[in-house]
Amino acid sequence: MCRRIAHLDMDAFYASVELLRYPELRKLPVVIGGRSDNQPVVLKDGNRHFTRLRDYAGRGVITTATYEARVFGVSSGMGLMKAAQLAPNAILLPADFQAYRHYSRLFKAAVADIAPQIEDCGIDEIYIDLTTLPGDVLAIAQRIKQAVWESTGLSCSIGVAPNKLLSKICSDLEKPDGLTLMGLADIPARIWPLPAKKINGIGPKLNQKLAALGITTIAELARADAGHLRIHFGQGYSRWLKEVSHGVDERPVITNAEPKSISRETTFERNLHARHDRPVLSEIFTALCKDLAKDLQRRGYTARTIGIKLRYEDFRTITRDITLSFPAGDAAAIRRAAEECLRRVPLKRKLRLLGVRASSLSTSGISQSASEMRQGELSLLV
DNA sequence: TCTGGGGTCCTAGGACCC
DNA sequence: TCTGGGGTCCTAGGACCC
Repeated sequence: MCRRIAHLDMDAFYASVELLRYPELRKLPVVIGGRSDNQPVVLKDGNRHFTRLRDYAGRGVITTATYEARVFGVSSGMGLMKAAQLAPNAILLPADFQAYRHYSRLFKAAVADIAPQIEDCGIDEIYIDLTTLPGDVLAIAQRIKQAVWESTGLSCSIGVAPNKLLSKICSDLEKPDGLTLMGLADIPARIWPLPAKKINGIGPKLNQKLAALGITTIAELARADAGHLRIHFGQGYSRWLKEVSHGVDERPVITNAEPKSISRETTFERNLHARHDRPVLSEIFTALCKDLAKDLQRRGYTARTIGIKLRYEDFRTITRDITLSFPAGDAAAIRRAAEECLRRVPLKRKLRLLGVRASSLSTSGISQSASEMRQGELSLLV
């Protein structure tokens, strides 16, 4: 039986939420990112003064850019200092995750009213299984778009296809405010001409390896010799490449996923030395542990494995973790375990990032109500 | 002027047990 | 003294995604 899977992606989500708050920025290039101290300032005449990209100095990357800003060549993940060269006059706003989570809950609740089989994949996108829903798919997808708009004032793009792989590609084809339906028969015309990196799972590294073999489009991947791929990518990987190039993907829509790990990390404003900057480093370390413990407790989890993450000034990243005989939940226990990990790490070079991670999670029992709630409302929570 | 913060999944080696 | 597989757990790193 052919499934009907929708992928819904909010259009430039963070930036669009900001535009609800600051309508005067509509049609202007706006990027979200950087530290939270560059909030707009309200002037005496009641107008707001916004930070321009060219006025920003420091670390940070773009999390989202409006389509007007993307015209200048800036995109998510790009360093702000580099982006400032491309679009110096773009408006820069700090991220406000509380607001984004609020709108995330709103749009997911609106979708769930129409189609309850939802897989959460982050704050601004979901998969929806429409297979068992009666009625015309196009009409259902239009209703969903309308409901998202009415509940949030935000637009989204939806792709509907026989599986997650294709619906994900599909939702991107007519962005923003797109609605794209596709069947297996459309693969040669609509999927094969696309670059291989459009496939969810083919990132920069794999893409480069493929390019070195002369494979840049999905069509070329579909045509590639299976034995040749196996030599370069191994049995499992090459089989997966062949499958996705033909639009094959059997992954189910997961409606009740539990978290595998919870973490906190921070990049310092300037690089810090383990000995020389010990007091400030120690303070940050404690704060991360406390923050992590609070999150674990709020969500009703304890962790049997605690780990740390260090990034040196040369961007080399290492991790260490330790598995305890009893689950930990409070800040002190987390900090003790994390300190244990820290002892196994070379600290001669300066650091730019420190992180703490909890994994091997189990529901703590103390917050049983929280875990019961999760069963019912998971898809609505971010 | 380089490169955020939150995740998931996979691989691979070693320990340990049967 | 050498010889097995199979399974699970732990640890570290890396690719990838939003």
